[in-house]
Amino acid sequence: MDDKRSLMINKNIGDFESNVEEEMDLRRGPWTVEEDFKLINYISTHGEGRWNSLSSCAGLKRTGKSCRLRWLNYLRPDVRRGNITLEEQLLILELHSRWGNRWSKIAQYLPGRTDNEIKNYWRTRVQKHAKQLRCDVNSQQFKDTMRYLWMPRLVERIQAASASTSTGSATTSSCVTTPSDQFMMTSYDEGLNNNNSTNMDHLGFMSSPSGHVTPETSSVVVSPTSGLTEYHMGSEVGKVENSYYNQDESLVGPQIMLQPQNYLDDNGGLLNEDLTQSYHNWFENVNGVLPSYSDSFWNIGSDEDFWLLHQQQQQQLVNDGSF
DNA sequence: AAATGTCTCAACCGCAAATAG
DNA sequence: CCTATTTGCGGTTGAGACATT
Repeated sequence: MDDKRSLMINKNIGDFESNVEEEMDLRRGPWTVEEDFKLINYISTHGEGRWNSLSSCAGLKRTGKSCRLRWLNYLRPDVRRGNITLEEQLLILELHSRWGNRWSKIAQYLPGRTDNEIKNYWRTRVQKHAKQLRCDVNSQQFKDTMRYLWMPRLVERIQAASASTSTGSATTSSCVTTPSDQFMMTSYDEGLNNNNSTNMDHLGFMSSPSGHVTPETSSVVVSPTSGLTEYHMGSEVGKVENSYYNQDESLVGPQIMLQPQNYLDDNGGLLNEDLTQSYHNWFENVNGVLPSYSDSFWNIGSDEDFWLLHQQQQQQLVNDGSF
């Protein structure tokens, strides 16, 4: 992905240079490295907001909307990249079942994830399963499938992962990034309040002491840090463990640790119970009527496999009166 | 190896709400 | 209040990567 991104950036360096005659017009399309620099440097000095004037003051030929989007979805320091973790998947499914396509609201409870990313996840992964089931993503059938099959299975996998980590294994289900995808992870507070710290992994640059970004000051340095870092985003939403390296020294992104205070009641307030535990308890209850799912559920070979499995589970649930 | 299909995700669009003047 | 501008949101698109035939 980052290769694709860098290719796109490189391609656009050429576009940028060859389109000097168009500089008076507003630019559209993928952002160039130069544009990213301008935006990052300007925001590091002046802060964000007033996007239209920011765009012109920063010397960008972009709409304010485009600048805002680029910053929020890509350049700001606390943007978290990499695979959506199991915990995050569970949270997305849970929150979507409460709020529907309220992506920005859902994103508030996934530190570092953008509404765009969650929306993309939903469309590419979740809706794909609905398509495989040949049912509407909003249908009761699909909602039941999520609730009775998908989410319990996620809990099962989360527990399996945590069990393996608690027995001394260094494996983790959280976003494991490749060296090319590495980035400087700062806490949300640091990222928000200290504009000298910028995430520009994809550029291969980091901040100079002045907070300005220059190619000359660039190098990617990731300091291993231990301990938990509190994340605050409107309301307290989670703790992130800065686990930077696997045993094989590949870079590891932060782990969201589900905490009891992280969960929400139907009004969006925080619950005082551990969601993972409650799902676990609930799963234990229904597990009597649910056969233990093999990974075939998660690695469906064909539409027919998925449908057959699904039909079998549904029939068993109906027979047992669970619906 | 080439053609075709599928997936991913950054960026755009239109609209509505919020804010400024 | 009213109007203009800005901000934020959700839906959609399309380029490039990847997989399959």
